[in-house]
Amino acid sequence: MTFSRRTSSGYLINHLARLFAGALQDGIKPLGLSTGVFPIMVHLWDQDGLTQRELVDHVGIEQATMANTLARMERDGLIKRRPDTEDRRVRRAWLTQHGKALQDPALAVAMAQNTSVLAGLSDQEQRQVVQLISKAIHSFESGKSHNLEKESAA
Amino acid sequence: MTFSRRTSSGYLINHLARLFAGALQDGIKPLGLSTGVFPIMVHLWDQDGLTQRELVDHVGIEQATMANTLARMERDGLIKRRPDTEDRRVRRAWLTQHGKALQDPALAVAMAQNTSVLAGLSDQEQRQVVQLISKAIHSFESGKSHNLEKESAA
DNA sequence: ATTCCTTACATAGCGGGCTATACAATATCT
DNA sequence: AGATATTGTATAGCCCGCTATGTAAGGAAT
Repeated sequence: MTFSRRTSSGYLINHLARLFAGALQDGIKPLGLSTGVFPIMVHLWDQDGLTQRELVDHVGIEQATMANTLARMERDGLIKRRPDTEDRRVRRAWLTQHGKALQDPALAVAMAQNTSVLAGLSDQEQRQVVQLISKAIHSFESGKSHNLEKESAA
Repeated sequence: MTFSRRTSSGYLINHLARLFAGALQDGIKPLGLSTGVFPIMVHLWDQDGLTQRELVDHVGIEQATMANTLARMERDGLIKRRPDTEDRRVRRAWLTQHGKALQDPALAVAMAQNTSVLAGLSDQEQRQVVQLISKAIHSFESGKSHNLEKESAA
């Protein structure tokens, strides 16, 4: 049983993910955006004024990572955080005018870079790989959530 | 033109890569290994005493990343670096006894974790997704290498 | 032999992911 | 009301990727 980077699914996925990240970074860096920031912007463009908790739930990174990334985003003038009027623990993230203005160019370049990475695949192959990856993600994550029978025993 | 994390190939690849990394980390952390170290160990198990340059070429990360990772590996007792006898710039990386002993358990657990992430896919689907990802990587990287016509103009 | 280029490695500094932990505000329970 | 649990956010510290830059050794050219 040989373990080769050519056949290891983990190796390959990781490699391709780095290619995607690099391409996205190349595309959006001129706009002052980065790969960690981008998915958060996507959600704020869709709905402004979200809480950190809501962003964590949607984007799927850990809360600590989100806190750091939001701090950089505020430092860089993409968002402004203001406390919630009802719950003083909550700081909602609001896009600045500059942040809003990036939506169209950023989405355009991101989609272009996305397609460029998969350009070597036919349309059908692209649909296939996206579908297979989605399936893998969903089945793995739903399988993991079944293993939460630890807190009942205590 | 909607940009959704559900249909963005970059989003999905990145997500799946993080699932793989998390699973691998869970599996090999008890052995004292980590995701950055693992591919280097794989190559040293195959051929001991490689130079940093050789490892960089094989593993596909940047030289600076390799230098840092090798330093951690030496700190943690996985490898010992000794200068090359002929070229005093070169420091070859040699596995310690402990590093060698990890080969079998580490490879076993890594393969198990790898398959667990894709367990929701049929055997045929798994072969498909691996093949499609390989194709995407190779076509993208060969396409990029054509764009090196900048240094001739200077 | 000196100069210059290239190669091998290290370091600095940052982004972005993680876990673990702290802390304040809110909610809940008695 | 007071004690306790939960929730929202922040911080510390680490791994691991990157670019840019420094440095020492080797090789080439004159």
